[in-house]
Amino acid sequence: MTRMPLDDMNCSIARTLDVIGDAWTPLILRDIAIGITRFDAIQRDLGISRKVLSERLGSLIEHGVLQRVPYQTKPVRYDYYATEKGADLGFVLLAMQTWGNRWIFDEQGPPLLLRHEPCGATIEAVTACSNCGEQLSVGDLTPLPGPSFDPDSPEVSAALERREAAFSAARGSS
Amino acid sequence: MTRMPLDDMNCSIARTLDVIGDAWTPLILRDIAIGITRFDAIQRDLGISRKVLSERLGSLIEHGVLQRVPYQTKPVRYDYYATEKGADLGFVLLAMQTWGNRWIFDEQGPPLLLRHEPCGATIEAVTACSNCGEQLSVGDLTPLPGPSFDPDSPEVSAALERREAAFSAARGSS
DNA sequence: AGAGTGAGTTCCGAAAGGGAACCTATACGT
DNA sequence: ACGTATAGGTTCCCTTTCGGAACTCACTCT
Repeated sequence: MTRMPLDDMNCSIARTLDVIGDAWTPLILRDIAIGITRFDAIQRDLGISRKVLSERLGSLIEHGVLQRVPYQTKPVRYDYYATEKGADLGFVLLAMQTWGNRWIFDEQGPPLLLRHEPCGATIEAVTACSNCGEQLSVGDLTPLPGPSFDPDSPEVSAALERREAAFSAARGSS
Repeated sequence: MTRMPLDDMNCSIARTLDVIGDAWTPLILRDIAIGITRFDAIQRDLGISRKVLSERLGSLIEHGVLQRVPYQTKPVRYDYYATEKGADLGFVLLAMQTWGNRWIFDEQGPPLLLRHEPCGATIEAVTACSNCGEQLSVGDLTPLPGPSFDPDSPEVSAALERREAAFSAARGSS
C-alpha cells in the first residue's frame, strides 16, 4: 500500500506532516527562505536528486505553500517563492533550528545566527503564551479536546482523562 | 545507497531532521507527550506498523530523545518517556500544531486546545524575540554566518550576500 | 556549429515502508 | 492443565519510494 494517509487524521500535527513530513521538504523550504529560489541552485545546495526535488516542489505548490514565478521567458525559467501559508511554516523551521542549535551545535556554536531587524540584535526564537506573554515550558501545557476533537481514539481520550485527573488532584491538594 | 546522510550537514535544521525527519517520528513524540507511552498503545493509536514503530523508538533512544522505563518486571514491560532533549522537541511539535490549527483546521476549529496552567487560559503558542520580546515575523529575520558557518556552499553564501546587500540598500535609502 | 545553462523527465537498482504472522513471557478463567 | 488474553517485539514478503545517472528540450553565447 502507498504511504499511510495522514491527510485524514484528526490532528493538526499529522496534517502539517502531510505537507512537510519528510527529510527534504523542510530543507527545500529553508533554502527558499534563505533566498535560494531556483531549481538547480536548490539541487546543488542540498545534493537532493532532481527527481525528488521536482516531486517535492510540485507537492508544495499543490498544497499552496509555494508559488512558481517566472523570472524570464524564452525559455521560461522560474523562481520558487513561499506563499503566506508557506512563509508561516518558517516558525516550524525556526523551532527546528533552535533545537539543533541547542542540542547539536551547542559547543561549536550555531552555523547560522539570526538578526532581528526591528531591534537589531542577534537573537534566538522563544515560544511564548499568547495570553500572558510568559515564555512557555512544555510541561505547563495541558491538551484539551477542541471544537473538532474526534473521540474515536480511545488512547487519546484515555490519556487526556489521566492528565485532567492528575491536574485536578494537584490543584486539590495544593 | 542508504538514505542521504543529513547528520554531517552543517545546518541545525538538517541535523534536527536527522532525528525527526520523517512522517512518523513527530507523531510518536506527540503521543508520548500527550501521555500515550506504551508500544501497543502508540501502535493502535497511530496505526503505524509494528516494525517501523520498533525501529523509530530504537532510533529515538539512540539519539537520546527517549528513554525506556520499566513499569513492571515479570515480564518486563516499558513506558517510553521523553528526556529533556526530547521534551525540548515539544516546541517543534507546538509550531507544527499551531500551523495546522491556522491553515488546515481554521474553519472547523482545532482538534486539540492547549491550556497554559500558570495563567489558566486556553492559548496559542507565539514565537517571540529573545532580546526585545516582541512577537517575531519571519520576514524580520536576517540569517548571518555563525561560529560554525561553513562557506563551502556557494549557494548559501551567495544568498546571504544578496540579503545583506538588499538590507544595506534599504537602510541607506531610508 | 558546438558548448553551456536551466529545468525537468525517465529508467534502473537499492532501500524503506506496510501488513500479517510468529515468538516469548506471564496472568487469568474454568 | 488448557486455552485465551496482554504486552512487546521480530521476521518475512511484497510494494512503494529514493538516489543517481542519463537524457530531453529550449534557448544563449562564442
